[in-house]
Amino acid sequence: MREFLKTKGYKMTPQRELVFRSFFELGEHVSVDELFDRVRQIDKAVGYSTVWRNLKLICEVGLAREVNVGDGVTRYDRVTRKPHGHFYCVSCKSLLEFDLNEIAGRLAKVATAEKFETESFKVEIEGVCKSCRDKENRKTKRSLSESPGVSKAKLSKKR
Amino acid sequence: MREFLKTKGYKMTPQRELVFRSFFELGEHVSVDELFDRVRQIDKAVGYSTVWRNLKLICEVGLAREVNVGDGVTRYDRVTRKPHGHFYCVSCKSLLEFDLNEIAGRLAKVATAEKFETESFKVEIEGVCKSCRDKENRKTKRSLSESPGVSKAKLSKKR
DNA sequence: TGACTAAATGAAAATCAATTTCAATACCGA
DNA sequence: TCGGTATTGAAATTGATTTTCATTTAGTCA
Ligand SMILES: [Mn+2]
Ligand SMILES: [Mn+2]
Ligand SMILES: [Zn+2]
Ligand SMILES: [Zn+2]
Repeated sequence: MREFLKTKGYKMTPQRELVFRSFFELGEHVSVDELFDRVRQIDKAVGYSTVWRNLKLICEVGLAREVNVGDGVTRYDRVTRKPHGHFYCVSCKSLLEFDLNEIAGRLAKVATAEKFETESFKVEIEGVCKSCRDKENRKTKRSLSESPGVSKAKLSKKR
Repeated sequence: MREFLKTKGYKMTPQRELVFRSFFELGEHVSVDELFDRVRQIDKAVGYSTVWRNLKLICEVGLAREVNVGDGVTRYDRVTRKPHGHFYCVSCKSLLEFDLNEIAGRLAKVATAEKFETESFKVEIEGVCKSCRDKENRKTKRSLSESPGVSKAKLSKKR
């Protein structure tokens, strides 16, 4: 790792090493805050900006990519895995991956047709995961006699 | 429109009408600021929050959807059109649409396979549009004698 | 036609993630 | 070891978004 970074013109530091290691330990879909927490468990002295900057660096050198599901928090995904899309459960906010091989092919075709030079795809399916749906069903069944109407949902809640 | 909103329990106001009308006039991929500017051209007294809230309302009642390409600005897209994906040019930040019919079918299949209840798809191709690529080529050709190396890119720039 | 009440408005403030600033510190090549 | 550059950490800033709150208004009903 040290060597890899050196070739790209970056120095190695204890903080950097810790951030990199923690990121790869955490695995999929890591947010800055999650990574920060993890790093802090090991070294209380590391600053938030250091974690942030090094996470950016991990992207910069091509080891991770940003994942933005539109819930206000950017997550970071290792690029080791082959191209994949994400199920995003709007209920529990979990991300589940699915393979993108055939679909990626079609998308590439669409892109060339439009003379668009593709850098990356982003495919997302928004909805409700099985576990959340089951939970919801059970709740509904339990309370079928109560509260007849649900009032207008308050506008937004994000972030 | 007035009637449509009434059935959903909302009142009509001059501001609301103006915001709605302006939104549909502007068409595709409208940001709050763009809409705000447009509205202000007609009525200087309308507040930003009013525009924002009504844009949210347009989504709430199902007439628009948020589009988040991860550049920090949320855009809003009418739902009149059939499902489509977006080319996002990272250079000029323009959005170009492409049809999603076949791909949507495949995605739906993937979703059912995973017992995931789909609410919507989000398909994006990031890259460089033809016009930007041409521009870039011309520039490169012109300056082939200059600056031999490009230094490390500054980390991030978004928003 | 009023009068009432919940909804809507506008200005300002609050949020909140993301990013930058800057002075102090630490790498690492010579 | 030394010196110049990169990195760090705390704090401040940014910029979009969202909320608050006092005031106004739309729509309802007598
Ligand atoms: Mn992933
Ligand atoms: Mn669109
Ligand atoms: Zn879920
Ligand atoms: Zn372009």
